[in-house]
Amino acid sequence: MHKKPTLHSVAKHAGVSVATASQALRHTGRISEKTRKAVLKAAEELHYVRDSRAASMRSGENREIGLVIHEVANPFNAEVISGLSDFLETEDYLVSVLDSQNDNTKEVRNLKAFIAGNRSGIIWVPTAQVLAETVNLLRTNNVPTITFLNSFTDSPFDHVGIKNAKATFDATTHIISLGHRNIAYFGGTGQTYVRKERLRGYREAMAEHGLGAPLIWDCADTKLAASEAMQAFCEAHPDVTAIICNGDRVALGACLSLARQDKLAGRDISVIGIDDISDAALASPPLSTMAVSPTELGRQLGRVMINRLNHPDQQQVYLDVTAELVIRQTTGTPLLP
Amino acid sequence: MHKKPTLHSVAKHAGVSVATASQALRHTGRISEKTRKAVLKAAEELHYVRDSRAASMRSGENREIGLVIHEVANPFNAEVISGLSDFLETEDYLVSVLDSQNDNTKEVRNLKAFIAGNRSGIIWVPTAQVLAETVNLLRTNNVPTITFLNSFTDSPFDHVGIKNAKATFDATTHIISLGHRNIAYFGGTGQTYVRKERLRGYREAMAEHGLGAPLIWDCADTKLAASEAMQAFCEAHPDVTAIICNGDRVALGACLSLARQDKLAGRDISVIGIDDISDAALASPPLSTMAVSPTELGRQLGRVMINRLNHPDQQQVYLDVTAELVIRQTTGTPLLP
DNA sequence: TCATAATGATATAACGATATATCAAATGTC
DNA sequence: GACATTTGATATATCGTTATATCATTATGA
Repeated sequence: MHKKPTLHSVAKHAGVSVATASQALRHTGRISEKTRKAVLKAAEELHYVRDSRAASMRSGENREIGLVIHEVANPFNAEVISGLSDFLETEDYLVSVLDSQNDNTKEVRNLKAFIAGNRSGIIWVPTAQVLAETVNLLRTNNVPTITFLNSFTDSPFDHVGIKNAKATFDATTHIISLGHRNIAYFGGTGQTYVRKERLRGYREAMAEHGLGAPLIWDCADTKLAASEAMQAFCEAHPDVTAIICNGDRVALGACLSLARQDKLAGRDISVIGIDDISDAALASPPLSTMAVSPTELGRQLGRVMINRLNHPDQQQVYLDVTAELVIRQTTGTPLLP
Repeated sequence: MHKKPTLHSVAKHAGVSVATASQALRHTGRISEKTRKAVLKAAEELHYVRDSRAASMRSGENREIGLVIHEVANPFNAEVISGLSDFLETEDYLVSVLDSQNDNTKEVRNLKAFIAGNRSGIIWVPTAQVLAETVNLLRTNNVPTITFLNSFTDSPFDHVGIKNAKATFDATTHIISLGHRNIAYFGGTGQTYVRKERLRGYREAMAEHGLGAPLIWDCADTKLAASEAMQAFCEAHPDVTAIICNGDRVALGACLSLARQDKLAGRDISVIGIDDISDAALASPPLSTMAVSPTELGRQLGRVMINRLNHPDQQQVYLDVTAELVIRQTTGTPLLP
């Protein structure tokens, strides 16, 4: 097995110098059509692929964006990735993804890997606790960074996310307008930036209508965990007639549990999610939710990144997308007692 | 804004030479504990992160594995990624993912990007048509490559996948043993390696029991597409009492459509999938399927890769994992006419 | 005591590309 | 025809590391 072709081998094969080969392959500089063709042919014949490490080291450009995400398995995230890479492809950037699997150690490791690989920019979904250390790491290494979904206090980075407080505020207001009074917030754990905001929106809507004593029930953000938690929740709070969920997966899990208890979401208990993942519309009954287009979100993310790369000194960007109320069949008027 | 720290700046800050700094950071060579500490401290203070491009170029090692996948949004794939990166992390390798989104052009572009970045190895889920050109590209560039799930005739690469023919054979046999005679294959399009194998298993089981004229109904491998196609299918073939599905997503989509027609999967029509994605057990009714643990599959993938990296000259590995029959509630005896 | 070995730090040459300067040959101008 | 300019190709330095050779020291042994 022989060695992988380099610019040197291509140049030799084409009978020109390395410098000429380099220029010919990049369609730049003053190379005659004849030798350019010869070099291209040689490169093709040898199956030459430019070593991007060497190229980017010398030129300082590498057109690669790194995405550090907490969970690729989340279908919403997966769709964001699609939108993002689609958009950035049109700008001739490549998106590579590292999955932190909700692990803080891996998260930092992944950020470091992208810094080490000298990505043009990093998109980062920070998990709960962000250390000042990590922020310094990114800043001193001078990588344009955008936080996505989550953020943290005094973040110096650009941000793209969802208007979380508004989403739950609108969701809660909708539920209240249907006549519900006993409304709980269901799902999520801990005090992440996103969840804090969502809880705030829920609380504010409740307060605005004089509905005190907000009720918050924790559970992990998966369908399975939610379906189990919902069982316990129903036993503990039989008087609650509607739940605002921390996301669609949780909402769908809750609906599942309701079905098992021979209750119908939308009649016995109203359920509303956030995200509008593709399963939301397909569920039975179809889930009411606060819709955000993940593909569109991905595109926005790309747009903000390109903008930052082209204008490094531009002031901090903070872009939050509005979630739209989508009424399907899991929200309805409360049953009379 | 100042420039990113390099080994040079670290060395200067610690008052040693670049060579010393390099050795100190790698805990190699003969460096006194005193200067080593000094270098480490300097590196920490400057938030130095080693440039992996330069390091890997010089040393020839980079401990990064690239995964080219057709669709990260597929939950099964997402779980495989988890298993894979978990395993490879223990071996101190990093897994970066590029999503081809079922697009052949992107697929080749992604492979090239990994070759360009000089990954230690590439794991590749080939889509339908694999060009000889692409194979040559990988071979001449000398990258250890493993195909995953899909493969192609005369592939020179290691492979990890599922015993597809056996899976559908077993599924079909199970359905037949329940008393079904009129059994269709539902879902998928085109002649990918995987689908061909699955169809083969189905056909063989049918033939073995003298049940001729196999019926195959195409549809895209998504829940939505399957639910729509199932509607049409039921109208066209009211006599079919069971379907072998091309995957769980298709199966769940089909069940959805049945529910809408007020039919019950497992009673009116039996449905069986392949994969056992996490939604399969949670669906109502819970889906019978041929289970493969995606996490375990990811681990196997990692194991084969490590093996190949450690033994470059070892002969080709071909590892197919067996899918296990999981009987839930969507398979049952056929209704008597 | 002097040669020999071990220790710790450094100088230097790569890795594979690109940017820049340079140079020879061909072309143009008066 | 002499000189300036354009054109096309090349030589060289460089990006940030690491591998290897080298070179001072200090320690060891007969």
